[in-house]
Amino acid sequence: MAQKQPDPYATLGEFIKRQRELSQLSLRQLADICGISNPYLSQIERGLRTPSSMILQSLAKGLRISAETLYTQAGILDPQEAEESDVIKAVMHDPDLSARQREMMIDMYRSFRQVNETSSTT
Amino acid sequence: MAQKQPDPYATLGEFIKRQRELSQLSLRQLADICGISNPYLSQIERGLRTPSSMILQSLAKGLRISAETLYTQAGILDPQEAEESDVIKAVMHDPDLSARQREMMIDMYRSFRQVNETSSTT
DNA sequence: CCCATGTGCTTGCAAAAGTTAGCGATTGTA
DNA sequence: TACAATCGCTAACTTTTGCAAGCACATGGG
Repeated sequence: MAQKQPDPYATLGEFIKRQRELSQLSLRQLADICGISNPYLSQIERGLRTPSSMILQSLAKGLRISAETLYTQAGILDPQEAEESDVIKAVMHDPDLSARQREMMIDMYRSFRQVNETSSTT
Repeated sequence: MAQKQPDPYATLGEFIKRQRELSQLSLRQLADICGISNPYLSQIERGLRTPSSMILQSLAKGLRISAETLYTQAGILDPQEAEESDVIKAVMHDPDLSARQREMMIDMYRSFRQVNETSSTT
């Protein structure tokens, strides 16, 4: 599997800048589109500021990028989560379960999986 | 007042509070787990403050909730996105395409779909 | 009774986010 | 040459985030 390859754009700022340049937008242009000030965008790209959720959201829109991708790049969303099983994801996404209930269901699911694996390989 | 209320927890704060109570955690307990101050958590739950990405992230961890879910509840992540086709999602998630390229691919994909639909229904 | 402990909330305050005004450098054009 | 426009960046400012200290109320022992 992929063992942490050195991303060409290591930081969120570099990633945004790269995306902006791919879109052939100037700093001011993108800032205008996103409704933020150009110096602030400049600071974000250079890693001097950590944009809030709302700002990240509008940046994602302006760059036509999935907000999820941007969050993952920002290290805010866990990239591994995307590789979890569907069951676990579904459980994790269910807002009507308590943390404890989710934990139990996932524990059970995992132990089932383990049992199946060990018994099927014999 | 609230005109449209799709679910019992309309706001992010209410949602977090509800989750906390489902987990049988006091305000201080959850605050400690998440590494934030209890007054601040109180203010978040009452909708007086908009937590940053990092705070939201630690709240998700503390509540054993997918960060994505929290972001969606906060109205920061677009819930429709989850219902997009896999192709569109894949395109949207590709960090090596420019905004323009993504747009073109999606446009093309959509027009293909439309053509297929109208031709297959005859 | 008093004291301790747990609950959530209010109050300033330091630090960070985000803005407006303006700088120097570059480019094109008259 | 000069002027205008655009580029990204700096500086100073306002607004918001997030925290430490402490308040008021409730419960439960001694």
